[in-house]
Amino acid sequence: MAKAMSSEQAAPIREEAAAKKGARLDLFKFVPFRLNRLASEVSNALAVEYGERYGLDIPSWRVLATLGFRKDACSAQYVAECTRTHKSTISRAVTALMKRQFIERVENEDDRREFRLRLTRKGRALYEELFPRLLQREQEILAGLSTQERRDFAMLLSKLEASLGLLQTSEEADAKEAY
Amino acid sequence: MAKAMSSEQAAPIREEAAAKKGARLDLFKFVPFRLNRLASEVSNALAVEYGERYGLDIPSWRVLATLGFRKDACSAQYVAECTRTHKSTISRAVTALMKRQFIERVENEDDRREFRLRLTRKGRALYEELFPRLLQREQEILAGLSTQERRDFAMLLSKLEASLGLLQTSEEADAKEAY
DNA sequence: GGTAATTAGTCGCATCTGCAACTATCTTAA
DNA sequence: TTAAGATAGTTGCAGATGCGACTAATTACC
Repeated sequence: MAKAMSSEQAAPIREEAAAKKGARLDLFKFVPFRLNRLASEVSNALAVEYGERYGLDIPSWRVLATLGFRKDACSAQYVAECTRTHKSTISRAVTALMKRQFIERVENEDDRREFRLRLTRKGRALYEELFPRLLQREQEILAGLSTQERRDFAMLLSKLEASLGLLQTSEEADAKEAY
Repeated sequence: MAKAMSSEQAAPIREEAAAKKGARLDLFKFVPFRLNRLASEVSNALAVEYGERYGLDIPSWRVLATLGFRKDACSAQYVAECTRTHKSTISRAVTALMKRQFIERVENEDDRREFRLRLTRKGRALYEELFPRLLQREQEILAGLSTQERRDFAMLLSKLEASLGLLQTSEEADAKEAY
């Protein structure tokens, strides 16, 4: 916890003022780096489930998760916004999932540019089989935190998401879709 | 905060037990997804600094940050372990940074397989110019959190890192390098 | 002392993904 | 009605990155 302090860091008025002559940046304490590393490690841990077991990549899993969570069909555009994934990436994932018959799509009669996506019976079965495993992995990853700490962590993530404009809850998304 | 509950989730004994028949997984509450999204958003915010301004990518910045933080030269292998980046990625970043004369390398006489990397004068200047900007960006990203919340967040990250075996502090790394 | 196993670093290959251009469709407004 | 602009989705392209094979050098072990 305590770190060997350089004289510049010994008595900073505020963290922000610590960037003095000769100061440095410790990657291990740099939040962006830590987030990146943590996210990629967590992704790798999960990829064992959906990747090795079921041959899915992250974009495919995101499509699956979005369709599995929602009751009604939705557009690829919606999935893209929702998961903050580029529409071309979603497009390719949709193509792959259709090829494997996990999802199907029907033309929207009201707007023939877009398609309504939904899980097939096979896709629903995959989702039902997959998501409990992933929730369990999530629990394993969070195993080092107490119940209260998990709540705190979720709350802090929410705050960061909010200040980065990432806060789109499933309800907001629903509202947007339903208009 | 409150979510439209399906009957299955109305009275779960514990979170872990919530994966019942008909239960679902809300991506927006799924920590791995949130971490991924947050990390990529934060990366994009930082890339404005080192990317657009200085033409660096993440691996290059990691090499720069590692060499800038340490007093003495170190090997590419060390940088790779330290930053948890694949050695081929580091190798390419090193090549690029050498081409632009931000770093230099000398053969290690004791082990002629490896090179000791260090910043050139020009590289040091870049580092000195860059890292305060990045620390400031970090502060902007954390602006939504109070001082106490930032401490809590850092602590929670540490715990997660520890339980994922990511906990390699700069001190440990030093010790390993120095042997 | 010599052979096998290990390690640092490089590179080709395959994959992934963001960007931007493109088609088709819809909307707006003159 | 028609033309201009916006939007859904697809695709070619290029850059980034992980993997694994490879070289060269070192260490371990018999």
